[in-house]
Amino acid sequence: MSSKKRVSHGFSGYQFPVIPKAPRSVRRRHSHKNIDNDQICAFELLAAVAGELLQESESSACSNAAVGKDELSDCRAVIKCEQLKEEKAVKSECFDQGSCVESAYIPEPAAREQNLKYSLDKPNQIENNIFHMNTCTVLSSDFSKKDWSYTKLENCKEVITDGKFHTEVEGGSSNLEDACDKRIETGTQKQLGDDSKQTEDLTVANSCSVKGPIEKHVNNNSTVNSDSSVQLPWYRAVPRPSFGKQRNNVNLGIRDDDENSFGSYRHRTNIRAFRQTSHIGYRRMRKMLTSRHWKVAPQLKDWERSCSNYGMKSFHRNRKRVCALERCRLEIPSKRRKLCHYDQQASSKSISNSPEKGIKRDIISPRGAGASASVRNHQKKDPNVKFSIKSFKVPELFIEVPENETVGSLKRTVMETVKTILGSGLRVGMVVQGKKVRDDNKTLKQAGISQNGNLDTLGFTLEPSSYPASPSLHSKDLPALSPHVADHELTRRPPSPIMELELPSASSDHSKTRLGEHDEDYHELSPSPTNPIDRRSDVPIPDSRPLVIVSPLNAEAHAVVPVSPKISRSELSQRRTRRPFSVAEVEALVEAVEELGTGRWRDVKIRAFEYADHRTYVDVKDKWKTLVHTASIAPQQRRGEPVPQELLDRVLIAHGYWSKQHGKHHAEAPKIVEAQVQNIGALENNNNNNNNSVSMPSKMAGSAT
DNA sequence: TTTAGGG
DNA sequence: CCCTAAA
Repeated sequence: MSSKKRVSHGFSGYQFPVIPKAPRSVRRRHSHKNIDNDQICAFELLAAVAGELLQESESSACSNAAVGKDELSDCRAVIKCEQLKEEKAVKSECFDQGSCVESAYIPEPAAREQNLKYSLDKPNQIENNIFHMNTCTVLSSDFSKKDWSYTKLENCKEVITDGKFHTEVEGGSSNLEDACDKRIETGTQKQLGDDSKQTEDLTVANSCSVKGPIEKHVNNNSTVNSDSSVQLPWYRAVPRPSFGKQRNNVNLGIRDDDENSFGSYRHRTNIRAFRQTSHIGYRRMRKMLTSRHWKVAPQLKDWERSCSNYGMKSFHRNRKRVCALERCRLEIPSKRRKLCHYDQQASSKSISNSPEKGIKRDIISPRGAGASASVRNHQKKDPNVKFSIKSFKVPELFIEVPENETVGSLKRTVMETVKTILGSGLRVGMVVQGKKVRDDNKTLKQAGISQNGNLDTLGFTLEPSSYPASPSLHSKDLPALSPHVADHELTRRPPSPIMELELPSASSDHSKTRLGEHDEDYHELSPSPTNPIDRRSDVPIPDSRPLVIVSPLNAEAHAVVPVSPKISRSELSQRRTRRPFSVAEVEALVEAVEELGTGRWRDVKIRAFEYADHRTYVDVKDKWKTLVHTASIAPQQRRGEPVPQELLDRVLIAHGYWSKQHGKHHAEAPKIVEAQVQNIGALENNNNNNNNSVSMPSKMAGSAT
């Protein structure tokens, strides 16, 4: 432990701290904790999104069954209100292709309400949504926006729900076809009607939902139950809208097998699975990802990383937010905002309370979430605009699975897809009075957002992040409370800021194609992906740093959907996407190695790339290996992004030092260091060299690179 | 799981 | 980057 204390990120002189290796067990702790938590975040996020999707679909569908009753009640209220309000302003606007879905086919408010109630009473209905998935099992990736949007909802639900489920239950083995059949029998058939032929295509799903969402649901209610008796219990198990309770309750009813759960799982899954199993599930998922079961794995990783940016601290925050999400729409009640520590109770309460407007006036301090204080002040003099975001539209999902795939695999696929999208990066879109606000540099006022202004017409959307961004710089929280860019946010970077902006160049184009114009907006915002640092300032960063995950997304994330495990297996052998280390990363690496030595790659990784989950210690080690090599060859022979000679020099020095000394003795270290440093002294650190070389600790502190 | 190296 | 033997 003590060894860990050594702190100092840059130092001009070369100093070798003497760092006894801490027992592995000890060392380990520090890294994983954060990750786990973060992971949880991610999961929660997913859950949240799932919830949201659910809601969306429900609302859109007009009635679908409730998710969990609890959830529903909360969510519904919110949605209801939201829709009413938003419908006007934003509705026709269609935030983005995927996002607008809701408004597109949302029945009129009144009807909706009715439906909601109805659905609440009859949880069974849920089946429908699920069903679609089943029937439509197959993929769709290229519909018109419109179509897609419909489908999307369906997919999302499925994904989330089942995906979660998958996490917990693992391995459904029933065949999709079977499942589909079941559903059909149950009553979905109707909906399918003429379209049923198309079963293979997602489009079908679309048509179904579009044509008769309401009808469908209504009809199915009674029928649905038949196929899984299990479902009911489950719902009942979840009596009250408090999250805490839910959790417990949820556990009760979850014994179904995949087949049965298909429909009902949704709720359960989304409420419970994520939450409860998040830790466990996370690992599992991660593993899966790692093993490249999914094409999207890389993205996911990004996501993970982004999530972990702020470590524990943020975790709580995120978690709370997640709760909100889970409730369906990312709704962030004012109360929650005010409190840095939202507790579950609080969140649930607030949620249920805050359904009035799509956007409720709330607190938004320039600095975002953290500002309980500012909130208060605001009322007096601060020209802050307060509002809460009640919900977000979620980006669409593309699912592609072979017909013969098992239900379980489909579920997994969906899950992965959701995760991918979430993880790949979501960004916040903002709409004011039906117009997208693209200029992040505008003041709220300029954008027409003021306390007295159009808060009611202010909408936020979660959109796939198609442009590369530096995860480490972004807040991991989801919804951005504050629309404008907060440069302040930039200040809080993880300890070892290493930005990875890697993003397949093709991706941007790709995404553009896929996402359509909607991307344009953001291109404006994001300058050149080339320079991480510059970008930093350009990326819209939510002040509140709520749940937004803006991470490098390979457009592929959307386009590329997790394929069935089988397929992925074949791809298993596929290489990970190449992610050249940026200079910044190299620098971080060098720095870390200087301090930690070359025998502790795990620690080095953590130190230099803690938030870059796509960098493994093996990667780091390999990179060092190549760096050493690179440094030892003639500049002309070097390839790839040129690494500053200065860094290479440091590499050699550090390498030499650690390979000889092994970090055993302080005394020796100085010597070597000194000598070596002198060689490169010209580069920059001459002044410090002599002093530094000898005493590690003191130097470390003072040095700055 | 990490480390250490070869491929 | 991947793959693995060792630890």
